[in-house]
Amino acid sequence: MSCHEHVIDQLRDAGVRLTPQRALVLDVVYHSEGHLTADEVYEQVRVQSPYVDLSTVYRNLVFLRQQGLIGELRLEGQPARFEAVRSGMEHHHAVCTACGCMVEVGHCDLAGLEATLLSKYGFRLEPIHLTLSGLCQQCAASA
Amino acid sequence: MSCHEHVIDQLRDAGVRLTPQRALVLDVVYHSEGHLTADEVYEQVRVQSPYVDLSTVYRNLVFLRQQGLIGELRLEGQPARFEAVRSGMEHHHAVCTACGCMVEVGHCDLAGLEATLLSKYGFRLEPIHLTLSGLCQQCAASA
DNA sequence: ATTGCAGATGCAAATTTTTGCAGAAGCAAT
DNA sequence: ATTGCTTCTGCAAAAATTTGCATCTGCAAT
Ligand SMILES: [Mn+2]
Ligand SMILES: [Mn+2]
Ligand SMILES: [Zn+2]
Ligand SMILES: [Zn+2]
Repeated sequence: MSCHEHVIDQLRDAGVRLTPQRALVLDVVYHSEGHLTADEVYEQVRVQSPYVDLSTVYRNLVFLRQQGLIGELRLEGQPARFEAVRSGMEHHHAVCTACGCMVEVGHCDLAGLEATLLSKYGFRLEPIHLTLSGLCQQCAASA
Repeated sequence: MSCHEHVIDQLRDAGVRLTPQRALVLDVVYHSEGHLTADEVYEQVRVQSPYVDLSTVYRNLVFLRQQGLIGELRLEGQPARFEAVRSGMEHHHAVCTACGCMVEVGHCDLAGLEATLLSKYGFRLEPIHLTLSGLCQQCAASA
């Protein structure tokens, strides 16, 4: 629980309790490169703290997502996956429905949509992770 | 199973089998106004055909979503919901994280995003239902 | 009308995710 | 350091969703 102080500060500022379990879940997600399932997070957590329960991991993943600290990917036909939301690197994922490959899409690419939602519906889009579906360049070409 | 011939034609054109169970699931979703959970679809289906299994309903909901005939809403903290995709009325849902209210967002509002994805990443966005998160006008005002 | 077969179904079981609740623990105020 | 309030945790159970498999069926070709 040494790194990611800025993230932990963000939690404290939100008036939120920082339990060891919560810190561990955060730490596991932030120390991993990729996109972890709840179960993978759970296994990593248990290496350090074997009595943490899977439901606690789930609850904290939901919680941290609501706080905007982690993003959740919902890929077709597989369990949800989670990843760190690193300031300045916010992105969404566009998944090819043909080959399953994934393109990372900058949150800035949604600026236009954000503006449209605000002006047309008064709705303020939050930078919550989206999983988009479509065809990647190669699959579109070979079709 | 009398109406929605155009939808059924769309299935036939896709070279897909039209089983009574599939037709029923389609019918239930298309005859309902709103946004049904899998279980609600199941109950409606069973009124007409009591031996249809819940897993068949799930499989057909997934299937029909993949065919683009129904949309799936994933609202925070509740089971997935499904609705008809009516030609010319394609829309997404923007859900307020504060009050839970829902704004329907035309698919056309994503035209800009669609263009950006194509030019920047070569990715062809499919008109698959999205659930967006943010603040509605009232909640944003009172904050 | 019969046949063949890819794909769909029902059922049971597994997997994934959520929830209720009693006790535990963070943390702000003494 | 102690207290009190509130939120969080572990555990057990439920609910939601997916899967394996033997059998069945839509439907295209004969
Ligand atoms: Mn990513
Ligand atoms: Mn709708
Ligand atoms: Zn592809
Ligand atoms: Zn609202």
